[in-house]
Amino acid sequence: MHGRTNLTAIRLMDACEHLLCESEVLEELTARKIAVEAHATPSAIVYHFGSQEALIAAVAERVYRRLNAERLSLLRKAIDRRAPEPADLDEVIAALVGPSIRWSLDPSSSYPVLSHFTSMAKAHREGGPHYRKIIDNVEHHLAFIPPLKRIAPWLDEVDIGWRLNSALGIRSQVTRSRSRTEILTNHSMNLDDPEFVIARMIEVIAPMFRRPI
Amino acid sequence: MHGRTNLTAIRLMDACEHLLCESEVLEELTARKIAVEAHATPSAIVYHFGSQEALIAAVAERVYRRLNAERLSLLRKAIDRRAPEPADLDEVIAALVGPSIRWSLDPSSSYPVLSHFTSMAKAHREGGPHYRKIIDNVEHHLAFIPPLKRIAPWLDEVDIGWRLNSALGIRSQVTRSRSRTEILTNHSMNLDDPEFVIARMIEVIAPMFRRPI
DNA sequence: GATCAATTCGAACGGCATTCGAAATCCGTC
DNA sequence: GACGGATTTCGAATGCCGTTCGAATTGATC
Repeated sequence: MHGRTNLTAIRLMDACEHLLCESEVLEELTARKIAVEAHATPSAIVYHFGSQEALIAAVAERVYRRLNAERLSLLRKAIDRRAPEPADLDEVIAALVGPSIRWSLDPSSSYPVLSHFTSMAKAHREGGPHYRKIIDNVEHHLAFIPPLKRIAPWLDEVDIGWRLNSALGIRSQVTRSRSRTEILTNHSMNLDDPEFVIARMIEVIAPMFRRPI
Repeated sequence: MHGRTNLTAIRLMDACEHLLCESEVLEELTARKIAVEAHATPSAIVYHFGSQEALIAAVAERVYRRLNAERLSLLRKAIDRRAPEPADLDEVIAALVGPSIRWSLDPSSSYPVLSHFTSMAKAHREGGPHYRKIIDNVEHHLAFIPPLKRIAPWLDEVDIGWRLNSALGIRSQVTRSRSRTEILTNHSMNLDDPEFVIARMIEVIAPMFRRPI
């Protein structure tokens, strides 16, 4: 009953993820197209998920989990490499922003799902628990606070969180407002090279965590 | 003929701006509601603007102009106050991010228009010149580059633009992802006080422009 | 093979932005 | 003051959307 493990439900999620990646614009995605690609009917969407919106949220959550796992894996590596010393700041920042940057530049990734989802969350019913639950899922971000506190012990946890939040803002700007970034940097940066972009982001984020003079 | 100076066109824009501010969620805004509030019909929208989304774009552009004027006015003040010496870095940053922060926290402002518009631009036809033209309108941002270059002459213009872009990302994060910001800062920051928030933003943005050691 | 729940389907339904041809209004000219 | 062409308004379609709902189908259990 209303299962998410049903074969049809999985086919619907796969079709939705695929179409979400293909479609440049969110309004191209319709329940009927999803149904066709999944060899089902629009009714199946509402039967298995409750609404089209909820289906998209479920797909976004699935993709989100993959991204977060990659982030946390990199964070763990950064910590272990230097343990018991504090981790390297640059490496921690790369773990935080790297996966998003790489995904957003990899055409074969499912990054568009997240991109579309975040913009959708602002346009649709805010009360729905679908959105806030996923968007505000910051547990994986909170995991970055203790290692950063070890690196910059003169900052309290609120300061760390504030800087973490700022770093995420910079990342969003680069992934979401690419054309604006291009113009401001006079088209002189190769924004297609993820490692270069990550290095440039570290260049602006790391100073936030340095000891004030 | 399709005039934007027509009385009905102005009433439509005013109604649209008002409804855009009132409505929590973008999908609450319908052409029929706009028409009723403007004492017109939905057809009037397409007659005067071409489409509902073009109307919203026109409204957003109008609001955007007001915000940009405020930004540039503050920048001018910051420059004049120290001329012929370079402007104060903190003051320039406050000119860049201050107006957005104050507007976003002022319930009587039209900030929701911009908030809704930016999320709408991602969901609708990307080819339409409406959106990119407004979103990528960075002329007012480019005006910040020369003064910042005087403050940090060891950075080239691309570096300045990159940091400018990063600062804008931080600002967007604070204005758009408030709940996430709250969680990461452990609910210990008074995010309702614009001057406090601006000071905190300067705290993380200014170090980007400091001379590396 | 019967029973009952779980699932699928297809035909509605209401709402949406938009189209379009016909009215109505405006306005310079006679 | 009346005319006539352009401008503006209107209201009834049109087509698409997500969703609803009852009936048909399927599948497991006895």
